[in-house]
Amino acid sequence: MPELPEVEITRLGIQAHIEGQILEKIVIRESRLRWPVPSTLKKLKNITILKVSRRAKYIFIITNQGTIIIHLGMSGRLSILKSNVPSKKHDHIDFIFKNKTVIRYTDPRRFGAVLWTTENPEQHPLLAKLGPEPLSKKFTAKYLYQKTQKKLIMIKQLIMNQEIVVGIGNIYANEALFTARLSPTRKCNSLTEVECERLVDELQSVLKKAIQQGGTTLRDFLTPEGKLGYFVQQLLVYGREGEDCVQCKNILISQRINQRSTVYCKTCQN
DNA sequence: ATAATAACCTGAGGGC
DNA sequence: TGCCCTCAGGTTATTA
Repeated sequence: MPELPEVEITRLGIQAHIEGQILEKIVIRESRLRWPVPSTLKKLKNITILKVSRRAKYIFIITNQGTIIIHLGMSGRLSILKSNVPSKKHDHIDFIFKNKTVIRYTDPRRFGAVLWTTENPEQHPLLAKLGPEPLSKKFTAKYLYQKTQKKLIMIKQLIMNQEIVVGIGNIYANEALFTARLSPTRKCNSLTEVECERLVDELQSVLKKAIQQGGTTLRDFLTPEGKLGYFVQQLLVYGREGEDCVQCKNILISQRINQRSTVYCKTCQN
């Protein structure tokens, strides 16, 4: 599961294969995802893919008849198959194209979603309240500072809140807080504008780097090409509990914040 | 309104 | 080998 970079990589990966192509049919083997997969999808035949875009961690497959909205949840993935590869466990949905390309949706935990709308997908109830894109010019230090001033929660929780800013999940929240030298436990309303600026800069930097490198890869992440995406992005804190801080060599500590494991350096992050 | 907790799922890994 | 526990990239629904 993907955080914003992995979703963006996925979007880019399928875009080249399906834009302008004709989607012959959709085969649904398991419709019990986060929400039931709409049965409308089964009735669609020979529709044209106009564009593949993204908002937050949602992928939009925009067609001439409406938009397919895909969220990968924690364990979802899309792969591109060139022919009729037999389906395995957890291969829930196949998007079958006239040119024999198949986009396959796989999701062991079924926290993901595949939806359909004929309206503007950004107006969909699930997406309507999303915050700004982190790499857009709307996400500024001033904006973040203004949001922090009203909140009593810890800063890590704030930046993972998709209504404040989208796309940041547990890995990149940990990483950006480290490089911004901010403790994840800091109360939002204690942050200065300068600190918010550091955080915005570091969030943008880590996301951009991850997109460039093809996304941080976890053990079950496949690229849309169907290949293992082993770009081992250098994670500085996430998953390094008990190891040495790369900066000061003290031991990185772990603490649960908002039910999510949080790793940081007590010396470098204040 | 805000914040903490539960819930939705499967699979992997560790301890016994 | 198996059972029980904890943990995993996310987000919504419920409770306080």
